[in-house]
Amino acid sequence: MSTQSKSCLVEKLSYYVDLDDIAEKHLAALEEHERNYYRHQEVYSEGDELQYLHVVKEGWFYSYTDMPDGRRQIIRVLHPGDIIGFPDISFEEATCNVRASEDGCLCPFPKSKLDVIFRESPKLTALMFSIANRDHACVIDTLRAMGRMDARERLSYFFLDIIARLRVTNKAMSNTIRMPMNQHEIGDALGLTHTYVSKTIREMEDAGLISRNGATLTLGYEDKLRDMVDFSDRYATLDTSWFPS
Amino acid sequence: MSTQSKSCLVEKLSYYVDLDDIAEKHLAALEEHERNYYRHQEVYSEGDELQYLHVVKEGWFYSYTDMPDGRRQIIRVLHPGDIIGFPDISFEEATCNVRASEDGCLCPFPKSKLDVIFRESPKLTALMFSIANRDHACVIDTLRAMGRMDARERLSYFFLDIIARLRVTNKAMSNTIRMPMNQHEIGDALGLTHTYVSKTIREMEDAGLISRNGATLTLGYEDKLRDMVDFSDRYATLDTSWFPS
DNA sequence: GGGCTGCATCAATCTATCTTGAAGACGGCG
DNA sequence: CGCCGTCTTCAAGATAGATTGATGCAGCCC
Repeated sequence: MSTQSKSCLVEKLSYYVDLDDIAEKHLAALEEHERNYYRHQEVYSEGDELQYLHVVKEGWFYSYTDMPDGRRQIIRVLHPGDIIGFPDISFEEATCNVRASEDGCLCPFPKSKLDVIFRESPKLTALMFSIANRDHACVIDTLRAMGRMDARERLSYFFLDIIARLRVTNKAMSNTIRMPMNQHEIGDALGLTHTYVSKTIREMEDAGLISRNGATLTLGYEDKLRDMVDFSDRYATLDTSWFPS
Repeated sequence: MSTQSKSCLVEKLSYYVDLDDIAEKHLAALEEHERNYYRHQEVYSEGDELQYLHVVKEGWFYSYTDMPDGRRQIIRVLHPGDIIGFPDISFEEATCNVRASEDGCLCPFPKSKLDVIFRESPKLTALMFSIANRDHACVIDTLRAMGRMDARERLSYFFLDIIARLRVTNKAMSNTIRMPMNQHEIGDALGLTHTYVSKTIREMEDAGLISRNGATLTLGYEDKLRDMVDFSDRYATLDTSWFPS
């Protein structure tokens, strides 16, 4: 149980808004149960009857969809403190698969716990609403990348996005990240083949834009990369001005 | 004012759940004001300070983003009864542009009207939450199409999506739709060039998959097209089982 | 009627990315 | 230590889709 130290969820949300005791109590209820997953383990699959959302407690996960012929699209990488499943909430069945990118831990909670929040805490409701729609905006950014960017730009966007997300809970973070996804997975996230990911990353490294050290990746000129893809940080701030008090 | 006949918004939402008088009153408040737009007119632009959402009252609109070098990505086509702006709600500034695809009419309402709904109607809150996240799931479907489908599949997906949406308010609709977007816009929605859209549509027509008549488009073998892209209808049903009563 | 503009179409060329196959690098494990 | 699976890299050839520029058609305005 996660009572001794603050949970990642509370940490992440309190970055945006002050959480009172009642709100923290509601959030703690979302993390009552937990379950461990090992690298590449499936959490749930498209078409599964699904009445749960999940809070990521530890490790990286990702959501993805498959096409009948085996093509795969990774939709979103999920980090500790993220909530998994908002886009699925409108349906009885899961619309995508979720898998552990590395060993990790999730806290499942039923949709009906949101109902309690909706009835008892308008402020937390507004926050949940904002987080879900912020994630929506991030998927739109990915869509833009996939539709109109070439391979180098997509990779830059991908790395910038991840680093911006990790900074929410670790403001002091440098421009070096641990990268627990292989090139096949990165390709599936960006609509590229793993061979082309390999080639492009190598070229970016040769150009001095990034450097690697094992599973660790460092962005060389973050400003230059940001300009290249016209990057907007969707994580640094949230408009809470209209929230109920 | 839209008091004599039911508004598109109410019509669309009551497709999913019974709306009581209080809910209808809240929804009517979202459509108090209205403004007309002509074809290709900009509603708002990326970076604009934006405290409003909009209900589409009449006509097709679309949201899109531009890259500095002129590349453009259309994110989503919006029809009467749709709510524009959920993905922007978390930010003070608009994250995308919105434009009229043809002459039409919008009803702007401030974010703070959601706040009222959050405080007074948990049921309508859950519905808004579901609609916003349903739209999120639809953008994910588009992402899948852009990442892993070829041109013909993307076009099939695009047409199937539109027809499924229109069926929510018009169940009797055949497989013929009016298509008020030109091929350049369709290309921007699907990450293709307008010349390639033209070529591919022509080939699909020659193959008997679709047929055209002016600005009207008919899907030949809807089942075949659905199989080709593994299509899921996100509009026909919504899971309301967990809603507060 | 004549000219303009927007739109769809066609064709020739070009290129980014895919496909396939094979070879290193690396770590884990018997 | 040596084997084996996973991951990355390299190379050669194939192709889907981009690019550019020209043509035709329709509606619209003068």
